Amino acid sequence: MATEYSGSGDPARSMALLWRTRERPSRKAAPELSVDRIVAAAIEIADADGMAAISMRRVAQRLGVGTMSLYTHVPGKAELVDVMLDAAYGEVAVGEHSCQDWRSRLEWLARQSWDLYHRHPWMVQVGTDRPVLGPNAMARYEDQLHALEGLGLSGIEMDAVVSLVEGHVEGAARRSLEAASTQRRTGVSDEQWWQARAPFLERLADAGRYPTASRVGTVVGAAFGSAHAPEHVFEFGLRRILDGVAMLVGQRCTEGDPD
Amino acid sequence: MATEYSGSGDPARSMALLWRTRERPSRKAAPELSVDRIVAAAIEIADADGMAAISMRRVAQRLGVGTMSLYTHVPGKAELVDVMLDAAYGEVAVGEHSCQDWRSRLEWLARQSWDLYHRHPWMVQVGTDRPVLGPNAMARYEDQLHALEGLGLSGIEMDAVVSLVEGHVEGAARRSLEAASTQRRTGVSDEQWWQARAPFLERLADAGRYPTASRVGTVVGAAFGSAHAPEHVFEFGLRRILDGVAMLVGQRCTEGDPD
DNA sequence: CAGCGTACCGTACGCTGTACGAACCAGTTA
DNA sequence: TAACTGGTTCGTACAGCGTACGGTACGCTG
Repeated sequence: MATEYSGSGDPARSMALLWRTRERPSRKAAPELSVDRIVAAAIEIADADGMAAISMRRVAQRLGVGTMSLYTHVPGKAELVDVMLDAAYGEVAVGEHSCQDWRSRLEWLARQSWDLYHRHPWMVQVGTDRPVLGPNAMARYEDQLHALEGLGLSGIEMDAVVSLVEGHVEGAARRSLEAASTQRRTGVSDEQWWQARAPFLERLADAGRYPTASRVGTVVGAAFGSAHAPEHVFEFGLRRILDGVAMLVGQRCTEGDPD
Repeated sequence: MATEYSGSGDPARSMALLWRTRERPSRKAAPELSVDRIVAAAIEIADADGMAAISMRRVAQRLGVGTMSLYTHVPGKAELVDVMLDAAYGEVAVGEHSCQDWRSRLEWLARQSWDLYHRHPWMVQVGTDRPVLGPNAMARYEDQLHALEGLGLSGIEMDAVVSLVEGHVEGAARRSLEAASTQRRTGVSDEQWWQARAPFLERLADAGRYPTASRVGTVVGAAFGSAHAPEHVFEFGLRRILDGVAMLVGQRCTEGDPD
């Protein structure tokens, strides 16, 4: 029922945590708890039961450890979520796309994110207050920018394109995952859910208030029966976006070379 | 610290709430509480202090009423959030764009949403489990589809374009608002925040791990000083997307006329 | 051995959403 | 008039949350 925010708290502490630059590696030989173990446990819980299931008590329980022990290694829940995110970003391979054209590179990266979000649905449920700026998130950003180099785009344009594509992936993934998760959680299929609402909608649609929506809604609803529709919506949007970027790149190529 | 989900709970009850189709108009002449009064109070709180500040106790307090009285009119917090969203969507004017070309219409709608999200920043903090399907949300959807009619796009394509544009607006608005809100909340400007992290980043960038990112990051960071950068990112992405959609529309226009 | 810093954790506080049942009260029926 | 009905209001209570605080146990350094 509740998602977490990220990015509040002392910046230095937060960065030290993300980059694992703790001053001393501990006196004790083997401190049985560690940031990595905590994060791993939290991710397991989130993978299984969603972001709403993440609580300090629950994470501690899974580790067989007192709740407050977590606070020795992690300043608080918000920071834990930050590290969870960065750890997840660390799963995607980096620098594996250098030998193709920019469009294939961007597509590859977008599909990588799409897959990542589907592997860890909780990632699109966090409302970040700030970009996470951990090592893996930065490596990915670096990778994304790298895919756009040599096209004559300015730095600002490169950043804007990356965030445009990444934003699309996140949005499409969110819709895709929401449909799937609610279906699982409530045991109600998309079709059934829609049918349950249909009486209301039809009564109002008959009154002619939403002619286009009811026509399109019916078509889309029918198409959603065929399981993979969200993926098609993702691919469709990606194609449109890359077409638009291609137009910009074409423009820039015939110009001089800024920045 | 916590966002709410929406769309859980009995469908019929939920729809009845959104559409205000209560069976009996009450025995008592003037029941001092009502869904509208509750929603209005909740929106006031969310506008002022963000989604995290919304709690049943707080809403009740603002209305000078016992906490549990709310539950007479609203099944629970999730449903309240649904109605808040639909009420907010009701703020945007509908059907005011019919006399222009499709591109201007989509731009107008996108900017309308952009403004709406900036008027009610909490809207982009809700993780909806399902589309809200209230009267105002549907009217808006109808409006958006209507803007795309007569271009030869299929129903599925129209839906995909709408969700592509709307997804971009939401994502861009989220980034814009996050920057602004954290700035306000922590009293730390974007520049200052970046500077606080700079020592860490520079140490790592000097090691040459993120050459592109640090170059671009510097440029973007500098540009963010000029206040309205998020708006430019929004406009940039919108232009690219509409360029891409235009290519599709061009294709379809030279073809036959599918549904 | 003493001293100290760290890891661990039990308890407690103030917050959350909401289930339950009591109290009240207007209008309907006997 | 009296009893009943069904809707509104709300006090209390419970389970769960994040985490501040203080205490304990232990290994390393002096």
